[in-house]
Amino acid sequence: MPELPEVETTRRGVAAHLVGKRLLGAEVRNPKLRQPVPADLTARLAGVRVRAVERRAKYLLVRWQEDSLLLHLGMSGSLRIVRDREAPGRHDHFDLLLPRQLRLRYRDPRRFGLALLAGARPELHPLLRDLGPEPLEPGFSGETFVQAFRGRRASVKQLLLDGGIVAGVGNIYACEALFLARVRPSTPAGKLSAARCGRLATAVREVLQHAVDVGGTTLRDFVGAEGEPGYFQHELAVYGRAGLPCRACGGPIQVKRLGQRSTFSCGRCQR
DNA sequence: CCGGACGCCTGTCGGC
DNA sequence: TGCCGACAGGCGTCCG
Repeated sequence: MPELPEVETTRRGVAAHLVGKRLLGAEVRNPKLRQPVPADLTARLAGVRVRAVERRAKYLLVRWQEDSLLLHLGMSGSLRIVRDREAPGRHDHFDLLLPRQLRLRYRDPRRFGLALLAGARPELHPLLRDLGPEPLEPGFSGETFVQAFRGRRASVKQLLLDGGIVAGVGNIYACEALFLARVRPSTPAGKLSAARCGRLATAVREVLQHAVDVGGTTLRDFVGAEGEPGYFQHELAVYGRAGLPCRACGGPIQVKRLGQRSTFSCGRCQR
């Protein structure tokens, strides 16, 4: 579910309620996520003052002086600010307790997500250590792709999904960026010219920035921290549009499997 | 090192 | 109506 724009939308909504506040603890109802939620989560969180809520790739980091909480939303996760009295649903696995009878509620039906304590320097955590550059930060450019794609025979689509090359791009935005850049998803990455790498980097940045600006993509269940849906689904050019006319040339949008993921593209616009 | 397949888990949808 | 398979926004692991 959540890719960079959805996680960033969540981060902004969550940060407004957490930064500078003291946490009162946690209530864990089901610790079974990708890895078990730490059994001592309440003890570790109680009384700490949150300094920042950051995002790295699709991870969220709640940071305080001595430690940090690393959160991932998996395929189906969301975080919402709710009132104490609001009853949790079947898939609301834990809450962080906030002042003023508020809670940060973690929901994840498929439980592919994650909540781990990651220390005072979470950037050194194994899950974060080897990530590629943030596409919306300086330090990411066509040169990133030129170097990462060199000698690689895998498709450019598959490498776009590799967080070690560029952070935060998932299936939706990989398809959309390739369309914007007019690059065929199945092209072996190593065969892309520097010019096309440049176009692709620009497209990645543009599509992600635009999606952040409109609150992400809501296909079925994504909502931001205040429960609001995103709007980027109305602007998808190819993702989920198999058989529909390309918005640029009118030709049919195709869907193929590439690395076990559905890949949408326009056979005429993308070469 | 690289690329491909698989599994984790629940929900939904389409076809029969 | 019910059943069954395919598929879904991610990602770590295993194998050749």
